[in-house]
Amino acid sequence: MISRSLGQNLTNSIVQDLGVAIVTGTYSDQNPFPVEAQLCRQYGASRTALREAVKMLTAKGLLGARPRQGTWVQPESKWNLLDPDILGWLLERKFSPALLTEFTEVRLAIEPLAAALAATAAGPAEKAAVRDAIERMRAAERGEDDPLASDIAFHVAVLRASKNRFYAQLTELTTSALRFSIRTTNRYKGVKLASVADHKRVADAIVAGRPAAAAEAMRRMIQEALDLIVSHEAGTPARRRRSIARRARTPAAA
Amino acid sequence: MISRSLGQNLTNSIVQDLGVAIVTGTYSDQNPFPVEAQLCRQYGASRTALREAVKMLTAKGLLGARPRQGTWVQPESKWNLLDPDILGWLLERKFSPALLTEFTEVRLAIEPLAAALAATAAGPAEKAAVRDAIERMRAAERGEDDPLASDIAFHVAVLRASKNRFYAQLTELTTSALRFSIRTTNRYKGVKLASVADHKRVADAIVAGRPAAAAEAMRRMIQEALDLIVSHEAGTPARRRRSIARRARTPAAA
DNA sequence: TCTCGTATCATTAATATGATAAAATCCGCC
DNA sequence: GGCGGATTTTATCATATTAATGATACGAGA
Repeated sequence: MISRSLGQNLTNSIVQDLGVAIVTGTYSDQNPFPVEAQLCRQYGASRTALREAVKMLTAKGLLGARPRQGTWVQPESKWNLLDPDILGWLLERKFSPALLTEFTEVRLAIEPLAAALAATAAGPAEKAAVRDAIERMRAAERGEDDPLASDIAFHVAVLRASKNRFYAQLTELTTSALRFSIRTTNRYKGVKLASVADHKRVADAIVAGRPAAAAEAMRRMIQEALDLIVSHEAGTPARRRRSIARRARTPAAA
Repeated sequence: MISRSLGQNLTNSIVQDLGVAIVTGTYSDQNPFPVEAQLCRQYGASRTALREAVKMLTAKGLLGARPRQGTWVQPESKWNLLDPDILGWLLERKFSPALLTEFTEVRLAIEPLAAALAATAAGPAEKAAVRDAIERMRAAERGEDDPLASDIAFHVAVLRASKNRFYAQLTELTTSALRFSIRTTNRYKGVKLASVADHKRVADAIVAGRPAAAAEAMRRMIQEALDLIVSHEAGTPARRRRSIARRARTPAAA
């Protein structure tokens, strides 16, 4: 049985539950993915509901199935990491500095260019949204709004303003990542909250239609966040390569 | 009925068929998505098979369903554009210069950084893969290998060499896009095939461990491809903004 | 006796069918 | 105009049949 209040319907609840179990590494050679009938018993659900859940996870690349062979967890390389559900499950249920680092590298690639595109492509409405987000951040500084929510609103506004549909897809992912990233970095000592001044520099450049300035300001902000994450990956094997990766960006913009 | 030989099993065939129909805009207010029973008749399939197909499309964000309300096509903003299936359906079945442009903008953001990361993070095996791809491109120049396949192999090798799992996810997407992009650009007059020299510059920088050079060389290549696409978007409303977008990148690297 | 191919069988997902439940809208009644 | 049942449609359940696939046993030939 499963607490069905979570998502909404039974199938979705099973999807959530199995999805989390899979990405957190519950199943392996020692503990192979159960066969259909077994899962039905486990969840107290009918085969219909269960199979539909399995199909949804299959569509996201997490599972595979064949007669006589049963259902199995696909190798991680086949997972749709950019699926909002999967990334959410990973970030929320299986903390890994490496994953956060890698996703931030995605943001480091995308968001500066998004800011540049926004500076040329954004209409009045989109620019207003960016400005509004800055206002919210200011309000948050005065304790009149939520700092996290306003920070997220800013990045989402920029991504949307880029008018690139793929970038816009990252809003949900970025929301997850930011929400989680902040929660993590807040545990680090000496971390100040997002600086309104830094964000405003991006916003001003976008509104003024200065793509290069917008890109560079955004790049610096995210690079800073990435450095912060990397600097706390202490002891992780990946550390050295990350700090080199950082250096790699600098000359291209110098 | 549906020709089942396509994918493999009935459910997958229905997924493909419905998926293509949806992304190509078959359904609208005038032609709403049919109800379950109707689709069953249409495909001559059981409700089980059909419902599982619908669930898979729901998992990709294409469909939504509720009792008494039926099944409907979600607004495009909810589609998982980064799902390999969906992007494939879009690029192959619904050509749109705008979409190709937007995806190339994603590549323009990601691949240079991927090249930079590869220059510092790639191991011997990954570097060898990059070199091998260059060799294949050379062979293709002599007519001894497939130009398209070797070009794809190069970009895939770099993405993998970056050791960033999200970048690696783009391999399948890039494969689709390249395969399609080439097919398209080959129709343009005066288009030369991918230059081995340009690609080799990237490869050399990666092998030599020079991230900035790798990034810059890659950026130029993709920018060139983007320019090519944009320059042939003649008459499209998006044209002006794209050419500005191109300009936007230049100062950041100047 | 060994080897190879073939037939049989067992397991498991795939598909089909029909019935019941729950949700949401619509319609008519008060 | 609000309330309650009727209706439509998906959601879930239960059971049966089919198909795919791997394992095993069998048998023919060398």
